[in-house]
Amino acid sequence: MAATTAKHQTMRWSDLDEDDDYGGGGGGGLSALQLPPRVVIGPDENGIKKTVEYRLNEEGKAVRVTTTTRVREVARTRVTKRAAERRGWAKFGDAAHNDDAGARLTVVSPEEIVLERPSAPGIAVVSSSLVLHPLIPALDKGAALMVCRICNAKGKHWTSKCPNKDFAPLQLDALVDNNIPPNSGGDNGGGSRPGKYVPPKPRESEMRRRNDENSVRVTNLSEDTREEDLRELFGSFGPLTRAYVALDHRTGESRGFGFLSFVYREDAERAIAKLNGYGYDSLILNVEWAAPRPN
DNA sequence: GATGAGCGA
Repeated sequence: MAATTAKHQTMRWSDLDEDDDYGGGGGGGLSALQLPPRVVIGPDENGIKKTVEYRLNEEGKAVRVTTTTRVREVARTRVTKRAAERRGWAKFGDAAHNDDAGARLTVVSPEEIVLERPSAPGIAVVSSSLVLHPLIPALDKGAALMVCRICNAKGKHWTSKCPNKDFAPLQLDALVDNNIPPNSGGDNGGGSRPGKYVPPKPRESEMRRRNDENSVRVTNLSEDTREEDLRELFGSFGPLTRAYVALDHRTGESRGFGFLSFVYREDAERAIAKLNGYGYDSLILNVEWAAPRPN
């Protein structure tokens, strides 16, 4: 706690900084301007700071007010007990090797965050999803209601018909890194114009988007095989956009089969070749190309 | 033995 003594006059903390309001409009003969200025001494090596100032009391008389404050004490009591406790811990990581770093270990994040202003014209927004999609031409009025939630194309197609729907965000990044073009066939007219709104990263629901082209069906799964298990098993062949185990709606139990969608068809082929007939959980897996789901 | 769920007109 700050050790503060104020002589001649009781005062509040808030008074300390109000050096321009002496007298408070009281009707004395003296004015604040005639009072000696406030003098601050210290803080010294012990953190003691003295302030000497002159004020007018209620009767308009000048009084000297001396305030003594232990500055360090104040700073120390600003932290909680637990925080103070943590200061006693042994340093680790970078802080253990660099005394100086201990005080400021905050680092700049390498993550690139694009802030876009939708209304600003001509702003080139660079993001992984945008790079993959060519710009779309100006669109017809009235078509704007149809907005693809994957590539943000307006008036082109619905999300379910998006030519890029099979590329989950993680795979998108992989494609950028590997310089592999996206679904190159046909109408891939999705995309966004620079300066337009760029949708946020797709969520979990979009991560699981199915991809009939590269999907395999796996049957003869044991009851307790979960999607994570399939991911682990099939993921070794290449990136997946979806792992799904069919569940009974009523019991929630596995129906013994599931589906996996690969980013690359070749990976799906290899998975079929390797895992069809593969013993898993004491059962023999059956892995084939999945038929497109009927409407 | 067996072919999936879900965000909009």
